[in-house]
Amino acid sequence: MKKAVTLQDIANKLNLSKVSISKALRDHPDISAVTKQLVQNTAQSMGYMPNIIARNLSSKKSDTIGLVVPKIAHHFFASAIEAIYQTAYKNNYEIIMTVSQEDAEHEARHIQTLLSMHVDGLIVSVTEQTTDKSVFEIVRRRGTPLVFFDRVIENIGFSTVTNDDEKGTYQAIKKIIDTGYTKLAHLAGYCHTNIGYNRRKGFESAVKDCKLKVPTEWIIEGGFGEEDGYNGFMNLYKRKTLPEVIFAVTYPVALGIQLAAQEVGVKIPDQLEIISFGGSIYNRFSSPAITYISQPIHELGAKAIELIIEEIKNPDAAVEQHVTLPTELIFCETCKKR
Amino acid sequence: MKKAVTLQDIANKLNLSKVSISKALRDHPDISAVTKQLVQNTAQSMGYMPNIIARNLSSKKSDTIGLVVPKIAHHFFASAIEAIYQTAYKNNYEIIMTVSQEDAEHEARHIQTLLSMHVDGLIVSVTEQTTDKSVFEIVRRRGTPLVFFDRVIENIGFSTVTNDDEKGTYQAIKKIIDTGYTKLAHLAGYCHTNIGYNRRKGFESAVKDCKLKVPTEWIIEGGFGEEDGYNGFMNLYKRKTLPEVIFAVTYPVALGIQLAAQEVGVKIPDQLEIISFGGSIYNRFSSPAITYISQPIHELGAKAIELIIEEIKNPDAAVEQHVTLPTELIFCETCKKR
DNA sequence: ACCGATAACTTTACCGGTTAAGTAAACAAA
DNA sequence: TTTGTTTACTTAACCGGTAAAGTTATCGGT
Repeated sequence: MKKAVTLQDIANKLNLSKVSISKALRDHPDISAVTKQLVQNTAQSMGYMPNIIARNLSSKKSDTIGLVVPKIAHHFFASAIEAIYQTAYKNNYEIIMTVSQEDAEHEARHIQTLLSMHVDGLIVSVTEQTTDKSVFEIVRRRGTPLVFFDRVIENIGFSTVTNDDEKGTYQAIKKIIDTGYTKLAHLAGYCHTNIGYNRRKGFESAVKDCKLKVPTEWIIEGGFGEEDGYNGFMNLYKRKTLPEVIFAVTYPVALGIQLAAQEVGVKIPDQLEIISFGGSIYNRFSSPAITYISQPIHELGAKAIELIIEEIKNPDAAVEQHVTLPTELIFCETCKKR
Repeated sequence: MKKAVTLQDIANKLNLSKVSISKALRDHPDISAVTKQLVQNTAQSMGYMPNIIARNLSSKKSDTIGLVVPKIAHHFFASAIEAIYQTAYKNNYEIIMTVSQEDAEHEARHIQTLLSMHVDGLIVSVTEQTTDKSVFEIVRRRGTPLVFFDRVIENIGFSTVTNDDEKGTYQAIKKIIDTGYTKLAHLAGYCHTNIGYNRRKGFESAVKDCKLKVPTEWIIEGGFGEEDGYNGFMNLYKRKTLPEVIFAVTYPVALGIQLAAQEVGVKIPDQLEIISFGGSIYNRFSSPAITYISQPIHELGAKAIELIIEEIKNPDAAVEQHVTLPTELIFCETCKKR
């Protein structure tokens, strides 16, 4: 690693003080137009690049936002992350992303690292097993703004950006029931998480408001992944009577159901219908394409960044905000009664 | 942002110098066991967190690797990024990822920013339009190690990690021809990029070695996305005679073909077969599932990190390395003659 | 002709660490 | 008893910037 050109190097060359160089480059009014021009030219020609590390240290801000997500290689997160990066870029913020891999300890460690790196703010989507809130206490004491996004922890005083999971589910399920289905099941993910809890709640209220009954063994908890969908279906299948429709808490869960159904020879959508919360760009190539509740992923990501920037710029005035974005039911090849 | 606990704070409390604190926390032999214990305990209880920014500035290393990718929300990159993060985490490196969005100017800017942040090394997968090599010259002068990954620039003295695009394609196409197909076309992406060039080359040599002829208008350049597949197919379609098989340079291109074919009523796999370089986790849900050349995505990512770490730790001894990883042909529902 | 303001710099101090170069006391060897 | 080593710290210097507080020379006003 060769030594880089510093302010001092430029100063020496021009017989100025390094502070003048610094000011000239930042277009500070103290410096005359001629000098500014001179400095900027020589800086350019000497290949000067500011040392951001040093700048951050002395200015006590980093123009950097820490991002913590549970995983990347899934449509929802990949898209959300992309939106976050795009919006951050537009606002001249750098993102330092870390991946917790659904491991609460990793998550805690990552958050501490990001604090140590003095990020200006944090955006976090928690793991499916996060229960210990102490890291967030540290964040609070530090005074670093934090916004939860999609997977949130409620009631600990941080802003949140989520889908309107409950209402979105409620309306979708209601519509499904209105088209004539009466026997519904739900693979519900983990209900100790906000997304699991709220989607289930929406499902249950819709069912109840439509005067239907869902046997308790038709609401199955589990995870949010494909294997959980697979296991969940098998669990239902061995009970002999199948529901008409299964509502999957996530798209991967829906795929797992599809896989399992195929394996045991249950025809979708003829013998069983699926509806899922969340889709995928590949869904239209899937056979059958699954009817799903579409999430405003891009807006979720963008909103999270906007909120955090707001809180960074206005650290005191900032009040806890809870943004929920509306979802939309997209009819595809499943739920063909429509 | 409250002021954080610093070494000096601990020093004051214990009537020691801040250097002693620093040493104690780093387990430096200068400090007695008793003092170390004392310091570590008080640091803990005061909630001390090292200021990584300050540490990086003085120690002139950051344990951080800069990553530049063209996009995230695509199966290949999402998976590769995940692998990179995992491997980095295992090796105690932090990743700062930036997304160029297939824009060469963004890419250049990102690389400069990362240099300014004094990352210890860079991993880059270039955009499909990168032609200006001057940023990489800057990287070179800076002496920062860099490894290209998947999308590379050859012959400018940096290490690369890629699929064995040419050989992988060659072998796959040969196998396809051996099963009895004779009329092949190729949607080739951009051949000024290494992946486009090498895949096309593999395709052409296989065809030639099998004594087949491919009309020049059946090798179509374009991009690597779904819309390019769509357009490419339409281009072929309007010529009246269709090939038996189209080899798509990427999976999204294959999907685009599928979409277009569906639109004009060409049945896949009955009237037309598709084979693609690269697949997707969703492929098996697709109908038909596309026969594809599977890439060792995880290994690619992991290898890139390993290489860069090697070069970081051994800045002088480091020789340019070119790692290519083998691919594998996976037969699915297309290419049913098999 | 004198005073205060302004323009254009410079000097000093600081951010929070690390590294290198002291220093005093204790202990061992000659 | 003197000298040489260790042990366990401390002081000084530095990393490359930024912010605050000087310092001159010039200029307009009275």
